[in-house]
Amino acid sequence: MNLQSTLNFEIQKAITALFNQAVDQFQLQPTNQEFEGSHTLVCFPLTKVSKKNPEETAKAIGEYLVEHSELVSKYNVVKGFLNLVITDKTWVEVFAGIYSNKEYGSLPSNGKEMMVEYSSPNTNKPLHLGHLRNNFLGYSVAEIYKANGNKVHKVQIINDRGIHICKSMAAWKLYGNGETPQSIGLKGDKLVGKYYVEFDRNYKTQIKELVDKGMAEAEAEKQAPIMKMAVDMLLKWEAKDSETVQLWKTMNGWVYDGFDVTYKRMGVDFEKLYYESDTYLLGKDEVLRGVESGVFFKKEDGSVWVDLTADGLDQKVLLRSDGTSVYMTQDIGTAILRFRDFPKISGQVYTVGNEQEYHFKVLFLILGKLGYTWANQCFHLSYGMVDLPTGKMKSREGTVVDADDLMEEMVQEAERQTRELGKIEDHSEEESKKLFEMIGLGALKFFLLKVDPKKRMMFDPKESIQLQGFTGPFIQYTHARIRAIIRKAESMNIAVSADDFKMVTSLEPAERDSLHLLSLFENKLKEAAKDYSPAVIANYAFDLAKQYNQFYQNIPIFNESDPAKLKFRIAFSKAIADAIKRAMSLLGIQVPEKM
RNA sequence: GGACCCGUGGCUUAAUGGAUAUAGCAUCUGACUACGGAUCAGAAGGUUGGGGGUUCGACUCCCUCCGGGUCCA
Repeated sequence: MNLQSTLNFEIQKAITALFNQAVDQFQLQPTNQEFEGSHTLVCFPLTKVSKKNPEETAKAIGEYLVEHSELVSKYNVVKGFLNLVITDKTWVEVFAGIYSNKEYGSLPSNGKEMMVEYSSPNTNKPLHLGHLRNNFLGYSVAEIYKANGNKVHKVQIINDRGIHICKSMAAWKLYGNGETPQSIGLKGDKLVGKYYVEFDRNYKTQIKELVDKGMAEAEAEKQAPIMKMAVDMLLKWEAKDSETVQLWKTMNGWVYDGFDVTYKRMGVDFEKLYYESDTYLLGKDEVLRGVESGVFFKKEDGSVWVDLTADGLDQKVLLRSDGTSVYMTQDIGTAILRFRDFPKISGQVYTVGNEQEYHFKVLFLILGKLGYTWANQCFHLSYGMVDLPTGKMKSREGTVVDADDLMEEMVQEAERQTRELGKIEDHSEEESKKLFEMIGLGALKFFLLKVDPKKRMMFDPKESIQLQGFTGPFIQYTHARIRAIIRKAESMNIAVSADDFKMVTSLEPAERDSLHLLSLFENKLKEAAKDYSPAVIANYAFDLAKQYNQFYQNIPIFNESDPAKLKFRIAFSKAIADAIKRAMSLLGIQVPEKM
């Protein structure tokens, strides 16, 4: 039985019976700690229907529910708030449903499909802290949508062409001496990134030399030999010059090998990869079609524009006067391509930093103008920058935090901490390694996901890995402790079946609170999907852990003499542990049996 | 010039227009015959950046100003 929907239904019935009028929307919210009850009906908005003041309205509904509903045992009214007390019998039934539902924490298929794009790096440098937030967010939102019953396609578009990679190529050609990832034992993405930096260094030197000789700075930036070489390479690449294309393929290949290692450790995956080199020419036809149909217009110089002033934005160029496209053009083409590749998707989510908010606003408006009805089902999952306690992270200032390095540091810190705790002596070396990985990555992911995505945030490595507080490791630790209790029950040969605890007729307050929390999983799933926010799930996982600690501390499980209650409490512990595990998996975080 | 995002106790953070604004860290006071106490119980800490407005009710919506960040031209 689903408590929320049943209760909604009963309230619906009560209102209809009392006031001869159906109300389709009303607010049911969790009751404040200080009052008795678990569910609270906000009665202020109902006064229009009831023709009574809020308190009388609440009283009437409460009276009716206690009399007519099996669910409600008591009620109290504070101002216009009707607090409902659910019977213990109902709670036990609710729990029986949760306990027997192996899929608890995921909703049945709704037949919908959607696409989530995330990661989408450039291939000229390694992934950094910002990418971590991006990847974890995208992955988690995809998992949350899956749990809501959607079929989800995870994709990314790799920006594998353009001047940036040509810079790395030029520098490698000049100074690389044939280095390969194998020859110097460096991860491929790191090697290519190294030459990107090398380019920049030499470029700056060359500019300075030219300026010293009396050239204007802007001119020097164009005339620096290494820049000319990179630009030349880009032109050659576009002309499909075989030597250039070969070098491009080789160096990108190194990067992909490196990225694969990073993605694997992050624990993220993709169903399909799109490459900008395949898509950068798309969209032109669409734009020209738009000119014909009159949604775009041509200026005298031949360039094509869209006028968005009616939408509160500016005019935006889509094709330059020489006929070449801009980013927007290829994004139009790529979006359409994806809906052709996956005809059943109803929309797509773009996980991209908030500096691109304007871009996506424009993109979605244009797609709508071109007549694509799915345009309003596209969502820019925008997120803010990640700062470190030491200061801003910007590559230009040289304080960029490498994703691989950070993950490694977190895992090492997890190892140090866990060994100190000294509860894993019986683990094999391999098990221990897995555990450190789980904790280190769990700390990182949880910290990056617990904050509202659109907020700029500060990542504090020290705080993130604390075993106490609002952290991943705290939840992992709680989970491990619950599992220890379940192991103990097993060793005592206490077997639990769903029928046993149906004989339980009364509950402790801490049990009711925990059951209430447990019953909210579906609501949280829907809320998280609606807001595209893993933070909802992170908060929920934390609440579950905290709630269990309270329960555990106040109710001695194995001292219970009533066998039905004992079994109920063990089953209940297991259900909480499973819910924690499930919630954490939606964040891409694993939880250990022991730690 | 135009647009968007953020501003909540010392720090980090929550709140579909609803009750005395949620938690965590740090600080202080209690509880260890503990089933994994890195836990639990409690205290202290706030004009939700300022000022107006809408509403029975505003952290939330509208206007304006201030501060931080970003984008477009």
